[in-house]
Amino acid sequence: MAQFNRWLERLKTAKLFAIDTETTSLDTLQAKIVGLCFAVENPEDKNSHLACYIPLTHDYEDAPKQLDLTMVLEQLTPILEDENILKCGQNLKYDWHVLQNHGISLKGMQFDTMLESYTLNSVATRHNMDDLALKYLNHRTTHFEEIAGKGKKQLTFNQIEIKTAAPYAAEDADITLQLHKTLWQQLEAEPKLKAVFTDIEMPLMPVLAHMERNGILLDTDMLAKQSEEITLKLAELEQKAHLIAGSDFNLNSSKQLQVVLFETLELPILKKTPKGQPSTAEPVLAELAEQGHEMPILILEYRSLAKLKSTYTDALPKQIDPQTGRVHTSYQQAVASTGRLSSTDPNLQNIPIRTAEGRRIRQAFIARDGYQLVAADYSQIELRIMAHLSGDEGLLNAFAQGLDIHQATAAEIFGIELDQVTTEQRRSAKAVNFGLIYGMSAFGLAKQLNVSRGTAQEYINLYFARYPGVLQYMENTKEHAKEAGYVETLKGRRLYLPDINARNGQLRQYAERTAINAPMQGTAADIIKMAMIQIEAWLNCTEFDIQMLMQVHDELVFEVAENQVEAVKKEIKTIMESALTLKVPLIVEIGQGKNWDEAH
DNA sequence: GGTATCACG
DNA sequence: ACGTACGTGATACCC
Repeated sequence: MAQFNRWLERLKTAKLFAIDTETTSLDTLQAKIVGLCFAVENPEDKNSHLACYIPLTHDYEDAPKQLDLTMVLEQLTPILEDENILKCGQNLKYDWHVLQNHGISLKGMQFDTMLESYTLNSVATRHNMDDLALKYLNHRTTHFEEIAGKGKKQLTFNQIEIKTAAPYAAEDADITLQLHKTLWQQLEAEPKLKAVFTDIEMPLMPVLAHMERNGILLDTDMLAKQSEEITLKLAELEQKAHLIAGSDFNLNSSKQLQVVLFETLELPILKKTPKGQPSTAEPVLAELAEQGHEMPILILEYRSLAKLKSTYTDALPKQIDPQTGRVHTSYQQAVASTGRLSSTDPNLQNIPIRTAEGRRIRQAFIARDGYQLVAADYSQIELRIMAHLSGDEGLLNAFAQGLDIHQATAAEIFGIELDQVTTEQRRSAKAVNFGLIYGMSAFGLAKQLNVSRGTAQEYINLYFARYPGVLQYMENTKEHAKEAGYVETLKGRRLYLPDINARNGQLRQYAERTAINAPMQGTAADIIKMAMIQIEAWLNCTEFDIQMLMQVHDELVFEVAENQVEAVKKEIKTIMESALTLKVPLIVEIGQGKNWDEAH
């Protein structure tokens, strides 16, 4: 107790302290505190740290009596909720959730070592503490598995003896503080990266935490019905396929399918997988189907239905939190090299939309009673960014006039008037526009459009002749990448390209395409992240009954009280469109409905 | 645990 | 001559 009081004083007066929560589980909404650890700079020696572990709810047999959790949290709450007492941590979003589970709103989250590492080098694959300690401090930490075991027999933290847990936990807090010092020094040497960290990544973290906690409601009856229907259709398709093959086989196994297609039925092998196996991927089966073979048609339909069932209609209901009745995704903020977010458990960023069957799954994402879903998405954001970054006059004009950009591109490429553009020409122009964003090759465009490579090259040449600024920009970007070894977004987010000068042509070309794509994809990520931060600030001071639920790269989804939808839409649109001022207008399309499909 | 496939922007 | 459009995550096999 005396020690705890001493630490209370230390934390109250510290300029900055590291915090780490030890918990019963890793589930953000269920995890409860087992112990708390803190680290501060040693006031008597700036080069060393003081770290402590406060065991609270270890409950193995013969565990010693520990300080009372409620009392400890009560004493700590004013410190944890004081935004002027700064905290650092490793993946603070997790600690925020854990404390939230105990009714505490952690504030003053100033530095997250995971995000510091990600901002410094987004290409590095892992930003977990053990790897960071090794990389930046040349220190090998004790891994959780070493004290808890692994696999089925792994202990949860409450089952670990305090004498083992304490040094492990204290090390974590100490290392976090050390890491922060090192990483922050590196960020301070790079003002633009420091701004990305301070102005975007750190303020975004609590926004994501709130969205995760909000979750979204699913219509489980609807999904169950869809599953049943799909099951029936799958059985029919399977029966037909077995009949044609003359034997029973597993339609889910690409290996067994290879045998049936290319040995039993002797269909031509059109493509091989990287491992040299005959490919049965979608484009191959589509081509075989076009040649008039029946089996590939069956397989394609079977696969698309099996995907919907296993990944969505069956899997999503299992992810519903029993306490809240909603699904709570986890947003990964330090994964995608371009600066985008990713979503896991479940991934809510790849819910079907492109087919009618798939859209039925979106219809099961619903608003609760008395509320509507509002979906707001940026229109053509990456092409607008390309117009801005390249400064190409033609492209800037097209956006300034509010033209349908694919139609305008078609008119330019084919040298005709806007109203003369056919559906087919617009489709080709759209593919060219997408290709530009991806660092297109004539081969890739040809494949996409199903035209000859020569024709594809012709489109590309025509495009660059009409939009010379874009060609210039692409050349400049590659040039810059080769000299600097990285490219950056409009906000200065950096993406390193170690292979940009590689002797291996394949690696180099891959890096060149990334050099083209990353500034556009990454700037779009910057923009929506800034919009999210501003929307959150507005939400925190508005009386409107609204929650932000999801982010899907260029789209935000909200749940809004029915009678406030119109007012709220106007505000969201304004904030999103003015998140960043470009040389072209940013346009947000916004809709509402009882479900996510309707809201589009 | 790697490979193939397919869902999204 | 070669391999070829950017970024993700989940699921099913199969070793």
